[in-house]
Amino acid sequence: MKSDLDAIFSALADPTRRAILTMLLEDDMAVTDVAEPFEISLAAISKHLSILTRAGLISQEKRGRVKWCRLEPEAMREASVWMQGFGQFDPVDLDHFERFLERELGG
Amino acid sequence: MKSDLDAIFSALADPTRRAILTMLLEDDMAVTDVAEPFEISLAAISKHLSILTRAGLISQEKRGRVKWCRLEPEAMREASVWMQGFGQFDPVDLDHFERFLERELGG
DNA sequence: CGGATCGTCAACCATGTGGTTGAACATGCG
DNA sequence: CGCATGTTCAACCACATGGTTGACGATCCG
Repeated sequence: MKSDLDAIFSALADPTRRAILTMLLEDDMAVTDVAEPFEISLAAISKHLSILTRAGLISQEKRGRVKWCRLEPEAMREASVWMQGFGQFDPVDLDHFERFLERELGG
Repeated sequence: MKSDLDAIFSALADPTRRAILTMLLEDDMAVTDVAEPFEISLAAISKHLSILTRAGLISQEKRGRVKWCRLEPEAMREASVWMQGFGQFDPVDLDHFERFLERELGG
């Protein structure tokens, strides 16, 4: 009995994958463009993307020879609700969020 | 540059550990009592608890020969805020939460 | 067609994780 | 003291993960 939460939380546990999701907040991207800022191989990025896809956090669609990646934020809902059950955290404190983004990306 | 989010999300990625956190919502518990409902060894539970402690999700305090475990829900705040930045999810929908709990525990 | 670009696959390696068992340590109790 | 209880440690095992490289399939373009 394996919960979706397993896949979602373990997908989110990797900083490269979180950074990819953050990039996809801006816009859909091709696999090659997703890989560009990272120093690891394209194959490694491809694996990360398939883990994110299995978790439902992104979707991928091939158009021509380019495969486009799109963020699927709804997939985070279940996990987000689970976490909120523990803390009654401030909903959507975007100031906080931006600071965390900076720490993640600029670190 | 390893974020706290790494530790928190990967701690949450294991169903045994999520179940432990859920149990601790009720009340603080001794290690032996935490272990009781699971079919794995006490040593395995002890490892899970130290992972949760490293992530800051629980604290442990030894009183006598008994080590008490307490939920530290504030540790989830950073991760929760991070996730909410992606979705603007309903804050604290407790009905949802209880259904997810049932699915997790009763599964 | 032929070459360049986009992306995945397969094999491999190092490391981490979740589990086990058995020994050890620490503390409370008769 | 001596034994039972509570918890961790150490060694080990099987398997997953994140990375590599090289070959490959697919698509566009000249």
